[in-house]
Amino acid sequence: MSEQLSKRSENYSQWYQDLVIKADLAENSAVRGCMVIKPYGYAIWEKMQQQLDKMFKETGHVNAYFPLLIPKSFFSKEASHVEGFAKECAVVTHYRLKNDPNGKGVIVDESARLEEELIIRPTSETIIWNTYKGWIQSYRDLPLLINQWANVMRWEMRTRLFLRTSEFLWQEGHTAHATAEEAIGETKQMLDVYAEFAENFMAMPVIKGIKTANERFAGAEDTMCIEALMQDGKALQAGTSHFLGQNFAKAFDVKFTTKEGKQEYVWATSWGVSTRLMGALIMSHSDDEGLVLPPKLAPIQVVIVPIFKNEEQLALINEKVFAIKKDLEAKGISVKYDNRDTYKPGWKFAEYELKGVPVRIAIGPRDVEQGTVEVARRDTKEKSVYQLTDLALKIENLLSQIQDNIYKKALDFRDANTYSVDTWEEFVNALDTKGGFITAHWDGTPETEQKIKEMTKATIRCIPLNNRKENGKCILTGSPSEQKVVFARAY
RNA sequence: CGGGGUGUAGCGUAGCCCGGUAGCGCGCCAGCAUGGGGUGCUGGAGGUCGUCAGUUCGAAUCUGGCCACCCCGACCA
Repeated sequence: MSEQLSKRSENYSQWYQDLVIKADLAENSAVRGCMVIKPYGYAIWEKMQQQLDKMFKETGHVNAYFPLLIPKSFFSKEASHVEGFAKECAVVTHYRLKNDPNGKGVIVDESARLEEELIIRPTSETIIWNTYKGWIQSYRDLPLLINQWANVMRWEMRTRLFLRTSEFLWQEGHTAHATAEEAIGETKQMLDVYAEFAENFMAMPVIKGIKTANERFAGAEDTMCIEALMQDGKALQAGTSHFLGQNFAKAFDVKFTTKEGKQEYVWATSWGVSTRLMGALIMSHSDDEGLVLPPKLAPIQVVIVPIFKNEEQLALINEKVFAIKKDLEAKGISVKYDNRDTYKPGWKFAEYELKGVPVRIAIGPRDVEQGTVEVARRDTKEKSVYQLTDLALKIENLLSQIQDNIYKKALDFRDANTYSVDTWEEFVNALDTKGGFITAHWDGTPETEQKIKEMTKATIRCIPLNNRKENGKCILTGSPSEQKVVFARAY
């Protein structure tokens, strides 16, 4: 194999980068920290988008779009929000360029300085709440359940394709409710939507939980999250759902009249997932041969590769394949027939493995004669010979088996890399030798969490929602604790 | 923003210490053979060596500035 991936064991970061680039998903752009999402990568994102959008609509949400640029003053209205994002904002200061009088291309026209600077959105709470103010007067206007598909920009110091880029694509839901209970219900509902998407579509098991104060979203009362475990033992926050309380309503003065005629601030939520999910998908399932895509998100679910020596053979094979393709497509399976004669079969096999296509069908003269095809699955790399009878049905079942198997594999991996510890020694030992999720008692204070982070680089990923209460002692301070929380080193 | 590293053809790199006509692999183009796991052989095209300056008869190579990217940290979805 000429373009082998660097092995995962050597440097996971490098392996991941190679995989993203070689599988033709994305590349670095000329703009610092930004990425070019290439057609194949974007096709996967589109599959994710479609499914998420469907789930949002099923839960009563609608889409809208708000501006990219946010007046600076909007930002200062919610104190903790501005503090959380101030350090990573791109700022627009001018609105015009001019030719350099010295003939060196174009320069910024200093006379075109904006009176108030504009911030390229790092997230849209402020501009959306400024807008909602005009939309909400009465309890009859509530709830307001809106989602936006957009790009945002955060001037990150260090970037990594898909996992953390300066500009990224995401969806951000922003809802307004009459009561705290309803808003909290929404926060939980959307977390469930994310978890269902991660597990059923991405085949990636996640832990649903609540963030500690240290890890909470800037401006939120509570942040709920789904946390996934990557193959190198590091955790990845895959999605968040925030209960914002009345913080933004108060900051932007969004009040409504209740049935009883009283004026009250509305209750808010926001929730989002991003192209980071692509990173999660890649790092959850891929191997040294390349990407492994779950069938439900694979842009190409089945690739058919003909094996032929001459035009006559190809013509015969074409005829067979067109029928097979039609049957598969009738079942809603996306099929690519790659009958290019400019690449060899072996080359194609390797190429589609790199791209993570779940099922490959190879068909040659021998198969035509015998009424068979060779079917290879990406997840296990098993090859078997199938009779043509009911082929589409068999492939449909196989795809669903692959989906399940990929999930099970990831779940087994997570289970095998989740440790419960009771002492500091065990904790440090587990972190250094094994990685993974580590559950341990914690005294509940931000100071202890911070100290653990400084000492070990491990953070509390979340307090699981389904946690069972058990009394114990904090691994660091020995103070009493009523439950274990999930620690890990994270991306 | 701190520490380290790297910039040579589309990609990956050798050459740099010790200055003297820029090399290799992949990819690309052409031809022939091949075709059930990244084919083989033959021929060919493609480079102001990141950039600016300095030293020198002569700089990819030595010196200095600048720029970009990568890795490790801090920060973060």
